[in-house]
Amino acid sequence: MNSTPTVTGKRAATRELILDHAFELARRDGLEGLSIGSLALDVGMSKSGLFAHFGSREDLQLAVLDAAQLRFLQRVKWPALKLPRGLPRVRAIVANWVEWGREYQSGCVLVTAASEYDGREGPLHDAVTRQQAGWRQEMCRAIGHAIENGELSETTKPALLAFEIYALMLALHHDAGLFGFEEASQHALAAFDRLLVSYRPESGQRTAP
Amino acid sequence: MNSTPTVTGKRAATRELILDHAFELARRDGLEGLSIGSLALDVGMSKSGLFAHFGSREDLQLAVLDAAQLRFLQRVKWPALKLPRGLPRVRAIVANWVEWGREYQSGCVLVTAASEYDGREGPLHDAVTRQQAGWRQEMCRAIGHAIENGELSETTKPALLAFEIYALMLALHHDAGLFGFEEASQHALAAFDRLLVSYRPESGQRTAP
DNA sequence: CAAAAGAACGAACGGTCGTGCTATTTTATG
DNA sequence: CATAAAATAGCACGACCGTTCGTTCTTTTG
Repeated sequence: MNSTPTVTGKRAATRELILDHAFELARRDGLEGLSIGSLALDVGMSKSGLFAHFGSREDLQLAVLDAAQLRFLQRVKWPALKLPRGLPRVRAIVANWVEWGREYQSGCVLVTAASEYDGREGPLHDAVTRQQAGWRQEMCRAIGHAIENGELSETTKPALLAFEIYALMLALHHDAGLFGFEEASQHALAAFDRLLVSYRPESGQRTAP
Repeated sequence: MNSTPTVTGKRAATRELILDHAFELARRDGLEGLSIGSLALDVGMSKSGLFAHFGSREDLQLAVLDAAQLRFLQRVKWPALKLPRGLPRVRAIVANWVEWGREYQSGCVLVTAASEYDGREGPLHDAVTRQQAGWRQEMCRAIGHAIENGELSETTKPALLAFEIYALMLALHHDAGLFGFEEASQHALAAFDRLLVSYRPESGQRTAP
C-alpha cells in the first residue's frame, strides 16, 4: 500500500544488520580477519546475498570502519557537546572514552584498524589516517577552548596534550585487554588527573568570558 | 672432518634465517597475517621444507614472538643495564625504546601481537600476556630503584608510572605509523620529560646510598 | 666408499578465501 | 491479481590456506 516499504527501506535495514554483526566480528579479528563467509554465517544469510550489499570486501571493511567511527562519536563526542566548551567538555570526553573502553575492552575496531593499516597503502590506510587525524584535531580544538578559558596553563600545547590523552586511552585498551579493565581504567583516570594538575594554570590570571 | 658441522648447526642456522624473514613479514601483516606460503617464498625455500622446522603454524608464530622479544630486550633493556640503577637507567630505557620505535615504526610485532591476541585464548594469548606482564614488572623494578635513590618522589606509584610510560610508547608507535616518526617522537619525549618533572621529589629529603 | 641421517623438495589433500554468474524468492507497484 | 523490480540463494571459479606424505638431495658417520 505504502509507496515506501519503510522509512529506511529493506536494503538499508539489512545493511545495518550486517554491519552490526561485522562490527562485533571485527572487534575480535580485526578488519583484516573479517571474512565474508563467517560473517554471512553469523548474520544467517548466504555469502553471495551478503556480498551483493557491498560489492567487494574492501568496501565492506570501509563500511565497518565508518560504522565504528559513528558509534564512537555517538558515545564519546556527542554527549560531551552538551557540556560547556573548555575543561568540562574535555573531562567529559575522557570520561566517555573510558566508558567506551569498558564496553569494548579487548577489541576496539578503530584502534585495531590503526595498527593494521598504518604500514600499508590503499583506501583503508587513507580512511584510517583521515579518521585519526580528524579526531585528534577535534581533541586539539576542545583543549584550545580550555586554554582560552584560562582553565589550562596558557603555555599548554594542544597537540602535545592531545597526544598524552590519546596515549592514555591506547594504554587503557591495551591493559584492559591483557590485565583487566578495572586496574587499567584506574591507571588511566589517575594519569589523566595528574596530567590536568601538571597543566593547571599559574594562579592569578583569568581570562574567562 | 669436524664432528660438528658448525657451532650452531645447519638446522639452527636456517631456522634463524626463517625467523629473520618472518619477523619482517609479521611487522607488516601481524602474526595472524603471517602465512607459510608467502614466508617460504620470501626465504626462498619450499613450503614443506620450511614447515618442517616448526611443525605447525602456531609454533612458528610463537617462535617469531620469542624472537621479537629477544630483539627488543637486546636493543632496549640490555644496553640500559650498563647504567647505574635508578633514574639514569629509566631514562636510558625510554631513550632506547624511542630508538626502537624509529627502527620499527609502523609495525612492532610485540605491540601488534598484544592487540591481536588480547581477546582470544590459547598459547599465543598466554605467551603475549606473560611477555607483557614480565616487561611491565621490569619497568616497575627500574622505577622502584629510582624512588629508593630519591630521584623520584617517594609517593610515586611504580605501576602507575610504568603505565604512563608504556602509554607514551604505544602512542609513539601509533602516531609514527600514521603521522610520521619525527613529530611522534618529539611528542613522546616531551611528554616523558613532563612526566619526570611531575614526579620530581620534594626538595630537601635525599635517601641516596 | 658405503651406509645412515638430516634437510629440503614437489605434489597433493581438504578447506576457505573473495568474487562472479544465474536462478529463485521476496517485495513493491499498476 | 499480475507484473516489474529488488533482494537473496545456489553454484562454480581460481587462488591460497595449513598440513601431510613420499621422494630426492646433501651431509655426516662407520
